Amino acid sequence: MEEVLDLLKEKNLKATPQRLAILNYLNHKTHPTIEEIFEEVKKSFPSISLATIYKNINTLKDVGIVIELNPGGKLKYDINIYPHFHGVCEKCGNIEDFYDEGVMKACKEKLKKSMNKNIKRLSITLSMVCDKCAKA
Amino acid sequence: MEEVLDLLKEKNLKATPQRLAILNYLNHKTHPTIEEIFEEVKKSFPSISLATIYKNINTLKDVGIVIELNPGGKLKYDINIYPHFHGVCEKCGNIEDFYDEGVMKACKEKLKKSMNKNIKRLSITLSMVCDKCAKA
DNA sequence: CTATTTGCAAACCCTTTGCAAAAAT
DNA sequence: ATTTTTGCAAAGGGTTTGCAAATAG
Repeated sequence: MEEVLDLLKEKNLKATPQRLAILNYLNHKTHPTIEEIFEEVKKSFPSISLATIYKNINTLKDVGIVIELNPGGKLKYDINIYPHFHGVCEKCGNIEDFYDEGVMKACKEKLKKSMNKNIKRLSITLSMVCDKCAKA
Repeated sequence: MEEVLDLLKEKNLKATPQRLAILNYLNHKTHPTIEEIFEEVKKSFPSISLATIYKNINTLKDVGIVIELNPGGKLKYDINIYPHFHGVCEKCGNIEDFYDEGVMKACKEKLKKSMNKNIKRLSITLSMVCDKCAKA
């Protein structure tokens, strides 16, 4: 949690309990929707408002701490710390993270050469069939 | 335009003039928003309704002819025919297409090996600074 | 002490829906 | 002849905004 405080300070954002609760939830549950974040954080902050969730997600998005995923259907949110790519199951819609720094780096290199420009952030999303749905 | 008719027939979609106008616009102007499609197609079909644009984009999305892009801000739409990746300018927000079948294939292979699953569709988006903004 | 953040309620989109008429195959 | 699509208007839902009070630094 120490890192989070530093990260917020670095971006000049105040470490309010509500904000920390949102970040903490994002660290445990991957890719929740706004509604899911709201429902969860409300357990520890019964008085929290939906508007506060929106405002926080937007500011965290603006500074790059959080990224927005559009898998079709509702938008989902993800803490943007380690380089990874996303697999969206075309049956159930769930998103799975794949961490592979080597592959991400290799793709980045190839893309960079192809387009002849610097790449600031790289987002790779693919559709697949997840293991659970493959069995069914 | 012949190809489009075949494509629609293949997906069991009727070739209405409104639908063709939308597809035609998507072939000329890349990555318009819903509103832009509406304003443009209205020029040739003054009586067209926003609901018709939405319904068409949704059905075209469902069958895979059109893809949805979420560059931050409003959603944008793109005809999904040739394998390409998207660069979003972090200054002006414009989206640029990069066609490179070789690079797309190479990335797909690497990702596939890394995750050990079949990839149905692959979407690569990156943020960059476009040439226009780089000069300014 | 100052700047940011919260929470409430209202406003404000954007998007979808139902339905009857029109059009496509 | 059958099925899809259109266009309208209304409903719906998600997201943002303004503002005063509370809180963080």
